[in-house]
Amino acid sequence: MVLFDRDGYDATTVGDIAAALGIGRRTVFRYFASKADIVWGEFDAELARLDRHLRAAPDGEALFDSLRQAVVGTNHFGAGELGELRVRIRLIDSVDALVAHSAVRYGEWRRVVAAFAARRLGGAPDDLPAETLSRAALGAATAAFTCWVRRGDDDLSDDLDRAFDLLAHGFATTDPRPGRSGSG
Amino acid sequence: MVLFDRDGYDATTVGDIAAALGIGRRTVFRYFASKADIVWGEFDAELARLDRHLRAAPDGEALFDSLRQAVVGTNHFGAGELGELRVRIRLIDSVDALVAHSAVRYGEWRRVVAAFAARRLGGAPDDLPAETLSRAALGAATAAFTCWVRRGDDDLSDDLDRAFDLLAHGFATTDPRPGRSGSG
DNA sequence: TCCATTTTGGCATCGAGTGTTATAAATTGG
DNA sequence: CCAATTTATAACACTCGATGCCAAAATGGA
Repeated sequence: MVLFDRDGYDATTVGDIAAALGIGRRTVFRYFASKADIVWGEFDAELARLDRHLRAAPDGEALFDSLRQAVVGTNHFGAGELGELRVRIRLIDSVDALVAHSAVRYGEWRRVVAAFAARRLGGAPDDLPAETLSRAALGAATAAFTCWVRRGDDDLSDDLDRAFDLLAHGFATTDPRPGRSGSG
Repeated sequence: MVLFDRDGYDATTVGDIAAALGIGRRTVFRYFASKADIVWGEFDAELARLDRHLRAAPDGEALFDSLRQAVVGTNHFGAGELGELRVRIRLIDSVDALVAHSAVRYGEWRRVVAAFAARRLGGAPDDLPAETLSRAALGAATAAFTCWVRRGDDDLSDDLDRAFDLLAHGFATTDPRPGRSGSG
């Protein structure tokens, strides 16, 4: 939304938006479940795409490779969408109300990933392995998005790949002092 | 809060709480910044403890070992506190309003961890490595808490350790088919 | 054109959160 | 022990997001 970007999210009331669109305030809440969801756009569709990617992944492929490819694959955006995406993400992780709401949306994302992990690992989606994997993957993805937005014009896929690499190799070896491997 | 547990978070208004405490509604908001913060208790103090742990970690210790020990170390609770803690965590990740608010609080947690990672890794706290590590660590910690609450009476430290192990070793090897290591 | 169905949006209400302000309580000073 | 000052309390009014209710407007047939 242009108004959010220009005047700030908190300063823009739902009434303002309704007025700008020439519709009733009440009608805004018919199209969007909440003020925050205006910023999130068609996240449901993206979730469905992620789910489709994960279900389509070849069974022989390693779990984490499938996941990374699904996440990177569902986040290819055309040049025309990038500007809007930047505004959205910047809002989502700078405005408190949106940071808060994001947890609910990201929870849906995690459920899709956890369900996939459970199918592959054999356990339940809410067992520790699937739960940890989905949450860590979410962390990697959001880290990539955040960093991408912060520094001007790099490649989003690149950041996603680098973040997922960190997860793939494990943090026991993430250390400036080479040679150590986590048995101190 | 006992009222939240008994009547539900949403069904309990701040007015109800004020009445139950025999104080004014406005006064509740002097003690707590928001309704959600009533559930979070003295999270600031826990953050400070985490920060102290991380700053006290020996410099020779591997980054991830320090982190795990700080997280596990700041989450040892006496038997008397466990019941209350369970209620809080169950509320925090089942009630939407609290899930939402948790993102803001967890953001503060992440900043502490990212600052530590940046000190060790040499980069900035908002560079991709520190950002990814802090978010993944948060994911592991919350996964452990969630699983611990879900299944009755296991050891929390145990769950934390298992979740951090998953992160430490990396997810490339997290696969039911042994022998694969993520190059497929 | 008339009727039925859906969409819209006005109105009222609830609850969280905040600024203002009067009052009660505690503290300080004489 | 009382007066003056400061601080904690809470009543009041208000904003804004969100929701229920219902009447008016648009849509779509027959």
